Amino acid sequence: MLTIGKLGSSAGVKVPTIRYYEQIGLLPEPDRSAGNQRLYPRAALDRLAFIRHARELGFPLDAIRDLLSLSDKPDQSCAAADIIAKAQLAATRARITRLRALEAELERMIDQCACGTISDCRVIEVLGDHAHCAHDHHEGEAA
Amino acid sequence: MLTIGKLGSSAGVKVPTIRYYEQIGLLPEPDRSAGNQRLYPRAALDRLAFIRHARELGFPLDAIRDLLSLSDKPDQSCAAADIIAKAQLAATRARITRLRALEAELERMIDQCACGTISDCRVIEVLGDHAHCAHDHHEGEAA
DNA sequence: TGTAATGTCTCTAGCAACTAGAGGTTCAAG
DNA sequence: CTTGAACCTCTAGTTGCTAGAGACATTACA
Repeated sequence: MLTIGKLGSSAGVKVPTIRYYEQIGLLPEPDRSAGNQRLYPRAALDRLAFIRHARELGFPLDAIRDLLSLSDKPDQSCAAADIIAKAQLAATRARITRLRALEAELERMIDQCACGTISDCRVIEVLGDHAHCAHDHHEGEAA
Repeated sequence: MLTIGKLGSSAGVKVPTIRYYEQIGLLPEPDRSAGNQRLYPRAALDRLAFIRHARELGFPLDAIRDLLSLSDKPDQSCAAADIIAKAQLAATRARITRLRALEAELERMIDQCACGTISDCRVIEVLGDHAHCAHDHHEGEAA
């Protein structure tokens, strides 16, 4: 059995994050020691590693919840898992496309900055006037 | 003079967002009508458009706050604005790099999924075992 | 056996950047 | 003059955690 600290360091997840996952129902409530400390079986490590890995791949917790419930039913079709993964891929690609447009515009803006005074600054000017943009970049990916 | 609704639709910013910007000190408190409604001068439109545009380019509000205070001092050097923009460019590029690695891994994962049952599902399997990854993708950009 | 240093517990509050809703007032049109 | 849209303030929710307070548990070492 693992304490929460061991579990966290083994899985590469911080202790408060584990408690948070428990709180939102992503991890089951573990048994407790005589002194009320959480004690995890080995299997919890797999589940937590799964979550961590999926998070690193950008899956939102809701999607991970779905994937976990799928992985608990090994005999069902994995079509649902495929759909979730594909949605995540599409979202990732959309984000990349958008970020590349932003990158191009930032580059343009910075290249044009002669670094004189604010009043001639292209950075400030471009930001102030959307008409300077080469691309459209409406609706917000943002940060 | 513009009402908050006119201002919002002209700048492409939602009304509650404008109030939020005021609350956090990004927009000055405007005068009010006899009936306590906000009335904005034309200049507020420029300022709000500036904010919106910078947000679209992924600048965090703190950076925008700095840029706005710079743009209020037209005689100073624009080196500071340049630094902020360059930091934003670097952050954008880092995010792109990371997302491309994620994209590649998601593609690989999905390609390998034969869409049988969950127990043979590569999506689930890859998520469960970090050792399957082609790349490292530690520390979290995530979604 | 004592004690000191971790580790753990619960709880609350905070971060970005908004968004949504309740419950009420004011304004513009017909 | 009434209806309906737009406005007001306030609180709370979103996502995915992180930080801190104050108290208890466990472990290591002397």
